[in-house]
This record gives sequence, structure tokens and C-alpha cells, in this order.
Amino acid sequence: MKLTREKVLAAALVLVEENGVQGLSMRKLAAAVGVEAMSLYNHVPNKDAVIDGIAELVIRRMALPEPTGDWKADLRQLANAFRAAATRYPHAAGLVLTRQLGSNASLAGTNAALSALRGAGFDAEEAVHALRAVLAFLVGTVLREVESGPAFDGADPVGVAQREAELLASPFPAVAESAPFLASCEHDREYEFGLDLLLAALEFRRTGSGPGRSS
Amino acid sequence: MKLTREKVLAAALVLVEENGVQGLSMRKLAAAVGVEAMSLYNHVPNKDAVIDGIAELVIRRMALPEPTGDWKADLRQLANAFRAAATRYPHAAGLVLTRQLGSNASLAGTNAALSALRGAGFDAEEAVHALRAVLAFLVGTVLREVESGPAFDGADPVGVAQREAELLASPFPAVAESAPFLASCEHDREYEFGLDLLLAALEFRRTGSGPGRSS
DNA sequence: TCCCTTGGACTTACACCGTAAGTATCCCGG
DNA sequence: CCGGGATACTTACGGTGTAAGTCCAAGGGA
Repeated sequence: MKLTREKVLAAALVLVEENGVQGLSMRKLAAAVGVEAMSLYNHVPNKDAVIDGIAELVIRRMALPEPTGDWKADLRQLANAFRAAATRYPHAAGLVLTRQLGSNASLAGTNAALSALRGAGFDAEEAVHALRAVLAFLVGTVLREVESGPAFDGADPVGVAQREAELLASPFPAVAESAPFLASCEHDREYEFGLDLLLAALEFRRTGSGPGRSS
Repeated sequence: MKLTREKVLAAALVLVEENGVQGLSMRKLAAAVGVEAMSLYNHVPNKDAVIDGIAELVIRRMALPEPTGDWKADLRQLANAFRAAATRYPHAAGLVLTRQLGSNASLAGTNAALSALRGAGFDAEEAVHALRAVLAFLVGTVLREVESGPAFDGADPVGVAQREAELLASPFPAVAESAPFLASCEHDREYEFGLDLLLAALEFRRTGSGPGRSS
């Protein structure tokens, strides 16, 4: 079976998901595709290119939603798709979020988001600013989600309780008051909250009037 | 002169800023403090701890602003301080933004932000959500800022022009329309835009009525 | 005063890493 | 049928993180 760049990258992705990014080495990758280390260099210039390729592969596997014509719903679904694509490969997600995406791979998503914003009445420049604001929030949120250990997502009640106790004992009054909410982090809720905030602000900016109190 | 953990971390930070994170090795770090590699292990358990320590050091050097009583101004100044601290060490910034901060180092900043939000009328839980939304945006923005090469910040006009041409030639109409604005990225403006958006949304959520059109 | 504990620095060693350079093998177009 | 290009393998080098053991100087108790 002939080796291809695509197969190398696919194997690298599963290897990263199994062992973490640190656990990826050219020798292990070669073994995973049934080859000696140096043979990989026929398909890939060096290890950095492999890592770039993994990030590219992850976003290439992102499923773009169909536009509905409702710009807020469309933007939200695009954000959902991005988040789903990244969290699907928790170990590789950091790579996607960290390096700015090699143009071509993410242009389709960029285009979809800009279309929705243009349809909402933003001009070509404002649409870019709005997109970048939402994307920055998205990157920060997803990064927190994939990097935070299990002590944060509520799946480890003892860790959460211990953390809450530490925060309560801290010399910072506002931290102590909010300790129960700081000690854990429901990623879904934080994501929805922030996205609602941004979409509401964009709608306000667009129409000059706010929506009803957000649900 | 006796070696201490603190001196090791300080040396590691300057070394990272000189050579990038990849360029940091225990041997080089040891040489920088005038010692053999293995001696470092008397002060630091392993390399990961060094890297964690660098991130901690960077945020420990963040200068917290004085509270003014105006919650939006206070939040903005805190965000400015965070951004300034991170961009001061571009190579180390990725470390700070990537790993969730070891509790104690960032608690003072967390407390200041929560205080401002509590003062604005948010309850202990909403304040945490608001803080996390702003922080996520901040992380995403600063990450983009420190990772994007010089082809993006406008300092490399030929790179920007080339990039704009590529975008114009892409098969995505909304991308082509916004090409001049996608081709470069003024980090200050994007930061202000997104932060304004979030603060406006928070104010709206707090009072039930929007501010006048922003700036 | 002497000794002995202790802690920090040094030395050696190992397994592994990315990859430059050279060599063998296979397949396919002429 | 054969020659050349692509692909895979082998060897080798300098670098990495760190486990294990050695050595020495400073400080406290007898």
C-alpha cells in the first residue's frame, strides 16, 4: 500500500489523540504507518509540517452548516461547528487554536460567517471586525475547555469541592464570594453565555436597539 | 552566589524570549545560570515545571490598576493590564494563555475583576460568567496577536498586498469583498472593538437598556 | 575541637529525538 | 528490455530530558 501525505497526517492525528502532542515522534509515526522513520520525509518536509498538517486536517473535517437566512442562527451554528470540530480531538485542538490557520483550509468557514454578517447589514469592514471578535472569544473558550483538567467540568466533585475550599480561604473577598461558581466550569453554559453576549451586542450595534432580555 | 528557583525561572524567561520556547533546554538554561544541567533539578522537579513557572512569572509581573469605581473603566484597565503583561513577552505569552493559570498567581486579578462586576450590580454567579466571557475573548485576541507573523500587523505592506491578492482571487465572494480588511489586522483596533462589544452587552444586560451608539 | 549530617553541584549514563547523507529496490514509460 | 525516477531503508550525528551515583563544603551537636 503506497504511503501518502494524507495517510501520514491521518495517522499522526490518531497518534496525537492517543498520546498527546508531546508523545508524537517521527519514529512512532513511521511505525504507525508501517515504515521506517526516514521514509516519512518523502511525503513531509519535517515534523513541524506534520503538526501544521494535523491542525489543517482537523479544521478540514469541520462540517459547515446550511445557511438559514437568520444571521444570528447562522453565526451560532458556525460557532457550534467550529467548537465541535475542535473538541472532537481534544489533544489536537490546541494546535488548531494556537497557530493561525493556513489560509485556504478555513476560508470556507470564513466566507460563511462573513456572508451571514453581510446579510445582517454589516459592511465589508465591520463584518471582519465582528468575525474576529467572535472568533477570538471562540478560541479562548475552546482553549479553556480542552486544556482544563477534569477537576473543572464538574465530573470530579471532590476536586471541585477542594478547589472551592481553597478559594473560600483566599484573602480576596470577591473571589471568596464567588467561590462556588469559580470552583467549577460548565463549558457549555460559559460558551452559550459569552456567545449570547456577543450576538446581542452585534444585533444592538446593527439596529441601534436591543433585543428583549436574553433568555 | 546561591541558585534559587526564582533565578532559574527568571533566566528561563529571558532565554525563551531570546530563542523561543522550542529553544529552551535544560542544558542551555543551566549554562545561562552558570551551572551544570543536573543541578537545576535541585530547584525544579522537571522541565514542565520550568515552563509552568515561566507562565506564572509573567502574570506575576502584571501591574494591577487602581480601581476607580467606574466598573467599565476598571474592567477595561484590567484587560489592558493583562494584554500588556502578555504582549511584553511575546514568546512566553503562548504559555500563559495556553495553560490555565495555577490558581494563586492570578487570584488578585480575578478578584479585581469580580469586584468591579459586583459593584456594577451583577450577582456572584453572573460576575463569574461575565469574567469568563471577557477572559476568553482576551485570550483569543492576545493569542492571535502574539502568534500572527509580521505579515499581518501592517508592518509588512508587501506581505499584506500579496495576501489581499490571494483573497481576492479566492472562490468565496464574501471573502473577496472583505479582502482588504482580512489581509491585515490592526491588533489594537480589533481588541478595542471586541472589548467594546462585550462591555456594551454587559451594560445592557445589567440595566436592560443600551448605551448610546458606541464611541 | 572534631565529626558527621546534609544539601547542593558535578559526572556519568541511557534511551530517545529530529534529520542529513548515502544506498538499495521497485515500477513504469520509452 | 532497459534506464531513470520515486520510494523505502540504513547508518550516523548531535542534541534532549533525566535517573543514579559521587563529591565536597558548610553548619550544628558532642
